[in-house]
Amino acid sequence: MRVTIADVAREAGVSKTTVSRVVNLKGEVDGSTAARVREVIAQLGYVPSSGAVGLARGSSRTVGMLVPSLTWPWMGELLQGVVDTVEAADYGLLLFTCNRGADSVERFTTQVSARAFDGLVVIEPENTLHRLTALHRSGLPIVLIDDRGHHPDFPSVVTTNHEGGASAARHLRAAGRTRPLVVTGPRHFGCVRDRLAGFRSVLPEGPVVDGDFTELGGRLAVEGLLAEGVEFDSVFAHNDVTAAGVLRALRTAGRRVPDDVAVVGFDDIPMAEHTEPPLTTVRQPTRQMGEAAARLLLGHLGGAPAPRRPVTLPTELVVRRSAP
Amino acid sequence: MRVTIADVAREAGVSKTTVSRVVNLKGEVDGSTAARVREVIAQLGYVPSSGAVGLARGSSRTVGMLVPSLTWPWMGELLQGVVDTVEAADYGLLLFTCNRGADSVERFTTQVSARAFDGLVVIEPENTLHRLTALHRSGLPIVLIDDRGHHPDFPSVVTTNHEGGASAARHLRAAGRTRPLVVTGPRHFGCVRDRLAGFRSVLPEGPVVDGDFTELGGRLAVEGLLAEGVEFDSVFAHNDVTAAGVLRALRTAGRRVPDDVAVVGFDDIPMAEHTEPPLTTVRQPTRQMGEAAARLLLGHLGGAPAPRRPVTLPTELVVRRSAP
DNA sequence: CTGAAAGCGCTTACAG
DNA sequence: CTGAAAGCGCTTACAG
Repeated sequence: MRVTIADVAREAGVSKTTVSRVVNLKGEVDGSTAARVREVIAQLGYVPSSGAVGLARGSSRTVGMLVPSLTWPWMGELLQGVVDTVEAADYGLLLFTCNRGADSVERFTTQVSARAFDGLVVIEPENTLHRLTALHRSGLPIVLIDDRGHHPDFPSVVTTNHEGGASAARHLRAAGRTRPLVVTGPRHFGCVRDRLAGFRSVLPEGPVVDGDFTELGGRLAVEGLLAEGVEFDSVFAHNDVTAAGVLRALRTAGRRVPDDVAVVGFDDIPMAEHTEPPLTTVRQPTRQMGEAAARLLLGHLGGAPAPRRPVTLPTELVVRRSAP
Repeated sequence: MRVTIADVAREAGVSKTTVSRVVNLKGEVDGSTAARVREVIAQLGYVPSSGAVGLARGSSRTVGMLVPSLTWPWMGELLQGVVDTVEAADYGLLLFTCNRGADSVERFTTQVSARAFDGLVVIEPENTLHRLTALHRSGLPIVLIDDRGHHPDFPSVVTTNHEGGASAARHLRAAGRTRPLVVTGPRHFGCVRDRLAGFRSVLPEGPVVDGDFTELGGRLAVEGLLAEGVEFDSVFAHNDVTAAGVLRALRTAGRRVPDDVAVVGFDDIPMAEHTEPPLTTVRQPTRQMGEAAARLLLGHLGGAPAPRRPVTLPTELVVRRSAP
């Protein structure tokens, strides 16, 4: 049978109130009384029921995390950052995904109303910002990890997409490249517009092809341009997966990397080290973004005021052989 | 303010008992009464507090998941399998990691005693089997996803490591390779011993080098053997990350893959498609293993008897260019 | 078919 | 310094 606070109280010859005070270090308790209670607690192996504590206190000491997918290449690092921070603060982490669209968001909203968690870290699933805003207005603390370049009403963590694009361009320009091809991600993502604008601010010339963040997209972009006879001496792909497709298409076409064409990606996912040649890329501080988001949320739950501007973490150019 | 069952009862002019019956579809309730209650529920937006329900019922409708790390390459797929299954059953998923050793396991054990979840899916962190066994004995339903070849007292999900190794060997033999190099993982993992034994049952000859599941390990193994002048016409690496190191070392040494040396990995992580050449590998059904583990646990929570033998999901050889 | 009451395991004014 | 009692929001015998 489960050991309850009543068992401890009886065994120690005190009231439940006193046991509670000892457990929570709240209020004055006589030294010897406290010692006796602690002894009984250890002896019985008493651990307060999180459910009962939550009900009595009106909070669950748990934060929720909502992600569109767990299989995206940078998700593991991000999640690890969140989990580490949350666990260090003795909170639990309730994980939700919404890869089945409206249905799962519905289900999720129910969990919110059920008060299953005190606050939420979210990577925005497409077209959910208005729902999240509604939840936030109704009192749920939310922090957004923004990979799309949105600017919601609630706190968010972003990276320097514009500067990241610019740094890629500066690196290519310094290497003497003048005719870059840009393979973008979906244009309706704010981050894509920022990366492109940053790149263009340094290297305004050269073709642009719309990609879709997939390997195939990168491959088709390069194949198409080569077929048309369009020349370029470098490629800036808006994510690493696309860059992998670019590398493959170039190899198939007999173009040497980096001699004929230098290639730069974005993200620095684990794969980037293992392409041939290894990929020069703009690193997103994914893990740190997760940590920052969790810290922001925990701080807010602890009463700290929410920052009015997005928390911005810098990208970093990682130079490997595809663009030395 | 939060809407409670009392609010609904008052508004509908019935008792809390009746509201509870309507919500949980339990016991007889007059049709028109039920309809009225449902109307009020919808109108007030009532959602039962998960904490209170859990306390009253003695269960949390939440399962825990304990993983050693979230950044391992196949963890995303596995987690997605677990989450999808758990969410579909209307359970919550509480995520724990234990990358800080004993401390985090301690913290985790506390959560168990706090009854924060009803059952546990676990990927075994090193040296924790005895603790898990103790938790299981004390009444916590546990399902192990076993990547190590253990055989615990509680239900587990495994893949066919022996047959996977054998299939790699058959594939190489059919391609006329006779002098394979095997680069293993850590020898104390049961899965490593199984993969090796399976491979050896088909191709008993050739050198074996101990690896450690890292890229560097694979690279060093090949470099060492080439330096010693040991000849081999193929490599079976015990995971894909090691195989990536093998490919790199071979390329550096000027050996062509697959012409001079064919390479087969294990796992089929996302990277395997993107190495040069793309990697032939023994696919672990990671996502399905997650799904199976979650189903097993949910079934057990629902009263189904636990299977006495590990649930075994088959590996599958995925042929790409590194070993056609 | 329906409800009053006890109970789940805690916390927290309030009173002493 | 300590405790009795109410309350958190539910569920579930039990009685009618």
